[in-house]
Amino acid sequence: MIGKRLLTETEEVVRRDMMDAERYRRLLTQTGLKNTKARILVLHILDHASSPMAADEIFLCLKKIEPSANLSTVYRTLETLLKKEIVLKTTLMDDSKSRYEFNRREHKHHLVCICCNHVIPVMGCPIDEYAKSLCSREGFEPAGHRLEIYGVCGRCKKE
Amino acid sequence: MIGKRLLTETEEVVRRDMMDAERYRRLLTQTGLKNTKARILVLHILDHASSPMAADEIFLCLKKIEPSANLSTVYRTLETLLKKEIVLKTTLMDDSKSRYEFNRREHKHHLVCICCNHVIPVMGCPIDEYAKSLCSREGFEPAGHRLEIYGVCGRCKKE
DNA sequence: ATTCATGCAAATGCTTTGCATCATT
DNA sequence: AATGATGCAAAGCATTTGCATGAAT
Repeated sequence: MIGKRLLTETEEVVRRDMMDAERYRRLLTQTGLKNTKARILVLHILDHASSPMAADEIFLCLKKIEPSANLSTVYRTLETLLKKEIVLKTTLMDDSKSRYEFNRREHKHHLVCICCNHVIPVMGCPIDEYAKSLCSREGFEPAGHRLEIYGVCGRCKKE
Repeated sequence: MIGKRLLTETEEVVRRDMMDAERYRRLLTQTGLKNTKARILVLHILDHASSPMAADEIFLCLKKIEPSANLSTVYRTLETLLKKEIVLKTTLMDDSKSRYEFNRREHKHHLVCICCNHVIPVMGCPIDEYAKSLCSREGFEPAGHRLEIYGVCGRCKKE
C-alpha cells in the first residue's frame, strides 16, 4: 500500500508537481482566466526559475514538455499573466529582450552580472523613503521604482 | 561696427550655436573621432534636449537641419559616442526603444512620468553605500547601478 | 592617400497580429 | 453553445549590417 511506505524521490517530485499544478489552476481560476496547458506550464517554469527568463528561454523549456507549443502563445500567455500581475516584466540594461519572473509580491531589486547576465534577486529596499520625498518635492504621485545593481559576479571575476 | 553695438537675439543664438559647435569639435577630436556634420549635430541635439531621446526622435530633429541625413547614421553615431562615453543609453520600463542623453558626467537618476513619459533627471544618489555593501556580501565586483522612480507628474495628475 | 563615415537597401531579432481551428467553461 | 486560447504564417518595429561612395585626416 502506497500510504504505508515512504515515497521514492521520483514519486515525491511528481507529487510536488501535481500540487504546483493545482496551485496554478486555482490562481488562474481566481483571476478569471481559463485553465490551459500552456498557462499552467509557463507558470510552473517561471515559478521554478532562479532568475528572470526571456520569452524564448521559456519557450525552449516549454517545448521540452509540450513539443507542439508555440512562441506566440508564450508571448500571449505572458501578456495575459502580466495584465493580471501574476508575472512581472523587466528590461535589463544592454539586453534587447524583456525578461519575466513569477510575481512573489515581495518588493525586491536585482543584482545583475554584466559578464554572464546572471541575475540575483535581492530582498529589501533602501530607497522607499527617498522615492517618496523626491516625488513630493517634484509634485509627482509616486507609483513605484526600479533599482538594478550591476557588477561582476564571483565566477566571472575568476575568469 | 558690430563690436560696438549689442547683439540682436538672433545673432546671440547664432553665436552660442557656433560656440557649441566648437565645443563638440574639440570633444570629438580629443576622443580621437573624426569631425563630421552628423556627429556635431547629434551632439548639439542631445546637449540641448531636456530629457533622454529615442533614436528616431533624434533622427527627426536632425532631418530638419540636414535633410539628407539617415537613420542608420544616427544609430552608428550613437553607438560610437556611447563607446567613448560621450552619451549615455537608457531603457525605460515599458518602452521598446532605447533613449540617449548627453553624458554630463554627473551621477544621477531619473524620475519618470508613467502617463506622459516625461523624464526629469535627478541629481544625488541615496544608494551608493548600499550598492557597495550588497555587492561585497554577494561576492560581486560593483560596476554601477540604475535607479528609476516612477510616478504621475503634476500636469498629468490634473487631467 | 588612407582611414573612416555615410546613404541606401536589405537583413536581423524580438514581439505582435490576423485568421482559422480547437479547447475550456 | 459560447467564449476565449492556440498554432501558424505574416507583419511590425527597433536596430544592425553589407557594400559602394564620399568626406575628414
